[in-house]
Amino acid sequence: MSLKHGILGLLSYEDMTGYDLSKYFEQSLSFFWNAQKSQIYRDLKNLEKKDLVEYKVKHQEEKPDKKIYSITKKGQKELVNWINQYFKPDENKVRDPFLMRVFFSAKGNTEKLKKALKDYIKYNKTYLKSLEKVEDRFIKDKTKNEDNDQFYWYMTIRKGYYNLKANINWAEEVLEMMNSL
Amino acid sequence: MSLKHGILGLLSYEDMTGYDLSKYFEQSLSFFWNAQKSQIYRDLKNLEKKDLVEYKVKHQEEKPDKKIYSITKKGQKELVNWINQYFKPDENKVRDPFLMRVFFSAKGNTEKLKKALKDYIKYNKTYLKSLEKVEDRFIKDKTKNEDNDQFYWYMTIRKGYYNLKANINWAEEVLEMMNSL
DNA sequence: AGGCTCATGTAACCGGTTACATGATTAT
DNA sequence: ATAATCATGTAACCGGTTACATGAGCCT
Repeated sequence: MSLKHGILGLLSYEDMTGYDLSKYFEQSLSFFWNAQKSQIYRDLKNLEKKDLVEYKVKHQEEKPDKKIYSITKKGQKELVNWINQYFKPDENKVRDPFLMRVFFSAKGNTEKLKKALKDYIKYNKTYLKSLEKVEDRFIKDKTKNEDNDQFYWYMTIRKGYYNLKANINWAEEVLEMMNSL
Repeated sequence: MSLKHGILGLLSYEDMTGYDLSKYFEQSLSFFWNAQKSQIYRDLKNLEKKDLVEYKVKHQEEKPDKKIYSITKKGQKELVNWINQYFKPDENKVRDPFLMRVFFSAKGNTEKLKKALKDYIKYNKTYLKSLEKVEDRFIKDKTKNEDNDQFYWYMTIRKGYYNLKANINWAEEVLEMMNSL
């Protein structure tokens, strides 16, 4: 559902190849969406069939040829349409294997859980640090307003921040409660 | 991956039908896992093929017959094994369509976004209230320790609490920033 | 009369994952 | 030498979603 629209969104900024798209997903969208290359290539084909994107082949010496994709007018309409749907409760479904394991933990190994919680905290703190660096750049940029992409990019970073903090605080609380028994 | 283990986990407490399982998923596990009935029935079949569960048919007068499933010894081993894997970073992948829409919001409708954020806050607050009621029951129960299921059930409720708070705080911050422009 | 609960499922589809494949260039 | 980067993909599989189907009894 959404990966296709993510591709349309990125193409609305800039024409690019499937390969470029996959790097953007990794670098900029990874904390709210992650995408496999193979899926991106497949979806690009599907989007092309529906005339939402088109491409031109660019021949390159000494490198493989590129397919440079761009969004069509139909694609732009579809994108705006999708964005404006915003919040749908039924899309708000969670799937958290770690939490499910914790739920059934009375049957598991306590020491392994403690170790996992420590790893989880470390993992989230590392992530948090990298987010804070990105955040700094945004805070210094005073040009942002709500007609500006930067404003919304910043807001998604803030969400990442709140989520990571929640993860860390929770895991620390669990560890404390386990140790105080 | 995990739904199968969720089924094994629930069956480790009590023998039950696919129908019962689907109610447990809705009522108790829904904030970290959600499952369709059709998938539960399909997975029960797969689990049976692998001898991880087995069932007995119970005939009922004036109601459809039941298949009462129970976990096998092999299934119990598999469950414990799975629980002890705990935290795997590569399972920690997020997919959040709402956040993706916010990311591309410069192309969307500001008023629609504000409305969506308010709906989102309301939705999360409603959820929070129902969690707090469940939480109360747990707090009054002093028998919980780390060998006890209740201890871990309570911990997963705490995670829900932290997540919902994060969602609400974030959305309120975004609304404030949008209004102060 | 219409909808909810109990109880089972099948079929088709969609979206995401994993593994495999190619091949040149550039950096360590 | 070997690993990484650029650039394309295919095939098989797995897991989750949606729609459809049946049928009795109970509640409003």
